[in-house]
Amino acid sequence: MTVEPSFFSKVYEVVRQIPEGKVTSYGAIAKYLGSPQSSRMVGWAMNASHSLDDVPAHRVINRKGLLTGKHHFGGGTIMQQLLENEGVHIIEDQIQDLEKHFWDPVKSLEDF
DNA sequence: ATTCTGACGTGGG
DNA sequence: CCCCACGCCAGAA
Repeated sequence: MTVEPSFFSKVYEVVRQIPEGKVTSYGAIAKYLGSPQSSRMVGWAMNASHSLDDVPAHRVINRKGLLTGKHHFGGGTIMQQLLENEGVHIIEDQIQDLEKHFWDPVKSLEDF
């Protein structure tokens, strides 16, 4: 019996494809998964991503480019540090040049 | 079974 | 851009 990849698993795969110095939004991932309105579930999946080392959740932010999930990285500026380390400029938990660093799975993995 | 919450997004004002 | 309200699905209590 075929085990369909759960919503969670798909999210992890996509996030894993995110190149360094790039960021994406929950909605973009949700849309790629076929449920553009289930953006919340993407965030929810990320919540479980803490058990995974291959899921750079720090590269996933909301559509505003705000590090909404930074509190889940330890409560400090961990998330910001990680992104800046990859060349992403961040001010006040807000990503600068979001469009420039934005990585859309639908565009990059459209045939994936 | 119900109820609530949640790292969001969209639409209207 | 801001603010408010609704929807969306999955999991926990």
